Amino acid sequence: MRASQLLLPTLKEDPTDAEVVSHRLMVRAGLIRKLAAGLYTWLPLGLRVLRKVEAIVREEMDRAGAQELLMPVVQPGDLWQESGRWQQYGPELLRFRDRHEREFCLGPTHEEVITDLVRREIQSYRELPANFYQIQTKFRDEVRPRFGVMRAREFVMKDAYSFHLSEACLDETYQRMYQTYCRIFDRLGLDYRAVLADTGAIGGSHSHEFHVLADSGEDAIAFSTESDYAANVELAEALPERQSPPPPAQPLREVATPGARTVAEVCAALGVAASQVVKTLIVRGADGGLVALALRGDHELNRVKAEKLPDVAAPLTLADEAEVMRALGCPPGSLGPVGLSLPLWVDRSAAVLADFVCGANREGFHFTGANWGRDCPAPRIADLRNVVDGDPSPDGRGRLVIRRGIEVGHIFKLGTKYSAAMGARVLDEEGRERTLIMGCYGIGVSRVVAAAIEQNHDERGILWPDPIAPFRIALVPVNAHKSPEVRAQCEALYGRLQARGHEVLYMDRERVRLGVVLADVDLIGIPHRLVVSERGLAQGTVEYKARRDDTPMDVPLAELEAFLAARLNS
RNA sequence: CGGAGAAUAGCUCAGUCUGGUAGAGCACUGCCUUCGGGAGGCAGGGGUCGCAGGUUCGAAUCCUGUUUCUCCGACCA
Repeated sequence: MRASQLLLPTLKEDPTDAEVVSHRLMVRAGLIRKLAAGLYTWLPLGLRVLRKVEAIVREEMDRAGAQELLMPVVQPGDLWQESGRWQQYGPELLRFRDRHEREFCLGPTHEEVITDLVRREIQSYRELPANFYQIQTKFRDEVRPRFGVMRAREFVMKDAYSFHLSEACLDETYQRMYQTYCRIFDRLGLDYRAVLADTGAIGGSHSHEFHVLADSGEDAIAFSTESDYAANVELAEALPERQSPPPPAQPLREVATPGARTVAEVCAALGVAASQVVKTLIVRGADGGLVALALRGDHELNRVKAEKLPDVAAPLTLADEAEVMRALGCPPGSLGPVGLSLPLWVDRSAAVLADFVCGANREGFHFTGANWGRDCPAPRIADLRNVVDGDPSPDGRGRLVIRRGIEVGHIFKLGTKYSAAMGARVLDEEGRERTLIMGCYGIGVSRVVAAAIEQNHDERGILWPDPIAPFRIALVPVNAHKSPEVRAQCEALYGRLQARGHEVLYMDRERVRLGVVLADVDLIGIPHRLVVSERGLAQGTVEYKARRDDTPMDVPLAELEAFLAARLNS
């Protein structure tokens, strides 16, 4: 491609509305432009990257035996009524009516449509298992789209749905998809982790998320230093440092802590570490009353875990100050387990503390030297908190490291949620009607592009992994307008490289200064760069530099093609 | 959904407090000089100051409404 024929509107300055690196660089490098909140146009250069990601995903899905099809973006409301999601799905589902006043929505996902197709077209177990996928535009009317295409309303997704007669068969496909996803993210050249995930409202036994590791990621994932254990922080089991508390060594003492409400303030007032404090949170109970949850002062409550407790109301709701005052006669900030008149759950790590600090259930007072069993009843223990860096790994091997990740893939077993609701059945070998068992597998294709940049950039711009770079080679002439020889050599080289199948971006724009060209090449992140100058040609060389290299090297023109072949295949 | 902020040229912004008829840098067009890391000069083109209403002799500026965009929060005892 000749740069003179490419729309490549690079920007010197960061756009004001872009916060994260990938968003800034995608706009600056001329990959995308915003049309409205969460809606983006992919410019030619960006589209090339998107298509490369798609191609890799498509190849690996095909290799895994999945069949590609393409479903409509606009879906009839009737189908969603059938599955029950017309009611369940909130305002994220964009709904509208056609000219006949029939209800439709823009597809945020395609379980209904694929299930409808399969129930019509597949009647026999002989056609199973089947795995269908598409690479297509999805629309979710996010409350707060942000970070460019990372969290857009309209985005490109690869979604696949598999159909089975037995759980064992689903397991097999699930495993194959797991392997396929690993191959895909390996080929994309990304540093990622597959982590155990919460199945959430969708249910099912098994779920894995694939995360690209990046500090700017929205999700926290935990993995072991010693084993292959990896899980979403929300799901990872938090283990205590010891099995039981040491024996009490201090007497219970009530101390005045005027004005100290937060853990930090109490610690400052009493000169203790947050890990020696027990904080008490009050949440709504399942029976309409209140329930107390006690955690170590330096730990965070895990919403998902708390909601699973039988007497806690879901969704988890913290009691407001007025409710706490009414029930306990004491405001939040001075609460504690000693003499507490509410049902209490204690986190495992808080339950193994001795001589701890806690609120005295009297405004402005705390206890020191509190001990379970002696000063308050022996605790009802539960896993209530998020894991933190350095926690023991739940599988008993190593310790947990917490890293940020960007969720780019998710596979899970759906079971019969949609097939049962929508009557997707086939006849088995004995001629009995059986409800299909489903799995589903997604990859956020457009998000992969942003995630790749989050993980691969420097102060000058993008550092594309070779497999998804919009072009592999940038060909840069120096002063072509003054040097017929430079121009002629570049034209010839461009032709030869193209003929060999290299994807070359030939920076042939007239009257653009070298500094500007090189800055653009760095910004858009082309992995390999060739600079052709009169000076080099006089010695019969061309300058080569990889985007990640610090210094260029001179390569004899005669050896250039062999050099590139070796370089690009490594 | 709650809170905060912003909207002026293609981009980044100044001008708004204190009302007087619109600016800079970059980008763009032409010419000249320069030419291996975002050059310089001269001359240009480009904005109903988000939209609607109000106050005023006069509104980018003051008031009201509205739309759009952005950020923060929804883990606090």
